[in-house]
Amino acid sequence: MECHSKDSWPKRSQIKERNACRKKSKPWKASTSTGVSMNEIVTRFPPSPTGHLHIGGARTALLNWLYARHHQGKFILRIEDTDTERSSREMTDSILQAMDWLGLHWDEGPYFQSTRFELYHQHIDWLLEKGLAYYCSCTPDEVEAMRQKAWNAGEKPKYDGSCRELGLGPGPGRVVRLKAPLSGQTVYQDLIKGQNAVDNRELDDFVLRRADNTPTYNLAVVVDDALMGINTILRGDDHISNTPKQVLLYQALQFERPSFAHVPMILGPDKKRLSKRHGAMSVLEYKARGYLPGALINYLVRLGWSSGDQELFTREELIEKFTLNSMGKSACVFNQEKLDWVNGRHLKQIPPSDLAAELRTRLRNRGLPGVDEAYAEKIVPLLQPRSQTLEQMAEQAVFFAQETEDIPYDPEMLDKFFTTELKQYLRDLLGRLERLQDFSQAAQEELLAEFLQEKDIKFKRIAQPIRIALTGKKASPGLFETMEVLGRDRTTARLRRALTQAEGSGKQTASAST
RNA sequence: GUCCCCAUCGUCUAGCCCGGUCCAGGACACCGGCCUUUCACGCCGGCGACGCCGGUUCAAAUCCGGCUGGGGACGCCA
Repeated sequence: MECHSKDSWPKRSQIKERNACRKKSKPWKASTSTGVSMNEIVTRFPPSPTGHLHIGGARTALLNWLYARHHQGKFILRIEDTDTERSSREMTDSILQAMDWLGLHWDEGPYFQSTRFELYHQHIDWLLEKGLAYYCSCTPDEVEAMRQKAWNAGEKPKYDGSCRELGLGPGPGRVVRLKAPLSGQTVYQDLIKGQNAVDNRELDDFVLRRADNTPTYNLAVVVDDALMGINTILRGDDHISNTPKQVLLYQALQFERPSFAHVPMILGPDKKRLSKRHGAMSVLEYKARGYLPGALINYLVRLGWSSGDQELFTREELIEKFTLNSMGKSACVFNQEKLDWVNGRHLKQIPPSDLAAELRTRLRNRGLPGVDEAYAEKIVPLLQPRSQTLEQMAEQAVFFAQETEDIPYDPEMLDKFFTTELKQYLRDLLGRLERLQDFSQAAQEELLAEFLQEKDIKFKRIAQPIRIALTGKKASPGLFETMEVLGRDRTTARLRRALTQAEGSGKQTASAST
């Protein structure tokens, strides 16, 4: 407790001052922390650094961010690393990196729970002092037996309260449990699901402090959320059954209760909770695969949320339109195809100059370094309509980047398209292209039209052979735009080489067919 | 097993709160067509859903109940 005064415990009334004090001594982000209004919405995203930021977590973060932004509130990032065994610095970095890439910038934090243990202990001690919590000496095995017993009796598995009235003091192997109410109901209002009430008999005296002297999740979240002034807890509905416990803690600690909003979860195609089994679920993996942050956000927000019939949104539109009223209640299935489509649509909207660097990097990763900025910028617009991801774009840009002698020609294709007659045409055309003054699309088209008329053939006949010569593939962007971007040198060199290759491999077939 | 949450096309959803305008609208995917130098893009069209049973009502996707189905939680994980 950085700024805590010596006298131990915290009257609730001191909390405001404590917060004020924190702000002074730790100006995480001084600019936004000032001039805060009383009703300001404060949300948070509390990832546990035990893995990469995955799709599900990203959506939770996104929703919290959007909600805060929409209401001009504050979005706090808190790293829940109380599980020192499974938490790691690498994962923390990875999560921050993913958040940053998605553009989900936080106003405060990141706070680390591992640096706040003393705070949690003060609150636990206070509960102990007030008789709202107690020491328990039951071993994990004994508790397990109690659960088993309850299960067998057709009841909800829970701790039976053996130590509740024993008045035990601290000791090795002892945990601290909350003295939860034995009857009545715990009721709370959910911004999305409406009112929820749970019979207190369903709840048990859950652990607040473990035998190893570390605080548990439920205790730490409540203390942090309350002290950080978080007033809107927006999270996955897998937390619904935790909520009554936390409400109990808010009450016991005399904290003001926040609003809860439980959003439906994202399911895999098998309708099971999203997990590693479902493939690449890490946000950074999507980045690597060529998805755009704006598109991912667009897709993610549409999972459970909608605004009329609109499918595509800019970041600004989302901030403007996002409300919890239009949030659905039921779980939804993650659909890769739709994401691809959304990504494709976003991709087409981006100015080519913004994509050029990305394309160059991805080409370089494929061992094709020979594409400069200007060339890349010309390639991009040809590929934008044909790509759903940046990787697809790079994939299709390969022939632009390859050296002429590296363009692979499939002998079968050469045989099929480079007949003797066609070769004659192509040789003729090659000469004309070499002499063409202005190597622009328009000039090429004009030249071609003349040529076709002269030879009295249809464009269809020579289009595919040319395409194969230039790209090595049977699918590519339009011929003229491709030639213009490739430039005269590459275009003519490739035609020449294809002709030569066809001479070698296609000979027999060509002569045989004549 | 117990508790909680949820329920419109294969998927994401609009409509449901404030019953009639819904023989249910949009999007992805799929199928067909148009455009066309290939592949895409784009455009047009098609396929396709109110889980079931009761109740309330002149009238129910919309309100109520039950059932079924799906999901989640039941940790000294978060």
